[in-house]
Amino acid sequence: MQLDHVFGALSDATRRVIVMRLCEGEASVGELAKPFDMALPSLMKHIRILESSGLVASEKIGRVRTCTLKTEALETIENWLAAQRDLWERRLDRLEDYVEKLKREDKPNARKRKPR
Amino acid sequence: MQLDHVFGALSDATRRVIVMRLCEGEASVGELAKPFDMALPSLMKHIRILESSGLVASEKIGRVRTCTLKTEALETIENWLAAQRDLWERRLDRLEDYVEKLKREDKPNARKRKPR
DNA sequence: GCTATAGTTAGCTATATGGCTAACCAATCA
DNA sequence: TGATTGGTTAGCCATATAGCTAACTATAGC
Repeated sequence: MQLDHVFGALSDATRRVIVMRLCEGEASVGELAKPFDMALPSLMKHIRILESSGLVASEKIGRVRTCTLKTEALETIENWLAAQRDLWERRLDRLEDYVEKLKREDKPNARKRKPR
Repeated sequence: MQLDHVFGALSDATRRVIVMRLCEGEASVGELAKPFDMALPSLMKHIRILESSGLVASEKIGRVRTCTLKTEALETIENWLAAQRDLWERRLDRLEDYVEKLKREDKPNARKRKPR
């Protein structure tokens, strides 16, 4: 699944900064590199990782490679998160957790079946 | 920042399944392990990673370790995503305004590269 | 045509991740 | 008490990341 790669790509601060920059609009590799005290090849690796995760696309024109953000990838994980939130909120709504806790506090050594 | 670790923790399918499971309520290590064809120690590593990322907390009572989801960690990255979305949408708005302006000014040669 | 600019390729290192087995506690249960 | 259950520790291995330098290619500018 590509969720792996999108989350993986975002697990690095450098790459998150790049993504943030690209939110503002496209940029060349050199431009993206400026904020960092890092050798170009290292930065290029990050860009490749961002590309292979689907978060960034790039096109080389002349000697300049221009990168753009692909917001769909971010939306993919927004959706995943929303799904989880849905699950846990639904659970909280049912309040079963609370009830379980009460039971536990009542008879601390009681072994019991799980909710659901 | 711990964003690194939260995104990192979620970049693995096994750990995402664990998180999904915990959205439904707490669970023991053994319970979490069931869906996987994986040695326990391997699974424990995942749990540790989830813990050190702040996504999961656990407590050992008797010989059973019970894990719970810490939704704040998920909210942290929801927030980060929301911030990025804000940036890029604001930019698209500006772009739209600009295009509108061009139209109003009736510039027939206003060929621009497309947004995105 | 020469030079500076913008990336790229190749190859090295160190650390982290993801998986395994084997052996080892420590609570329960019979 | 002794066996079973539920985790844990300790190592081993393979692969992936994150960084570097050095050297190379290819366009743009003068």
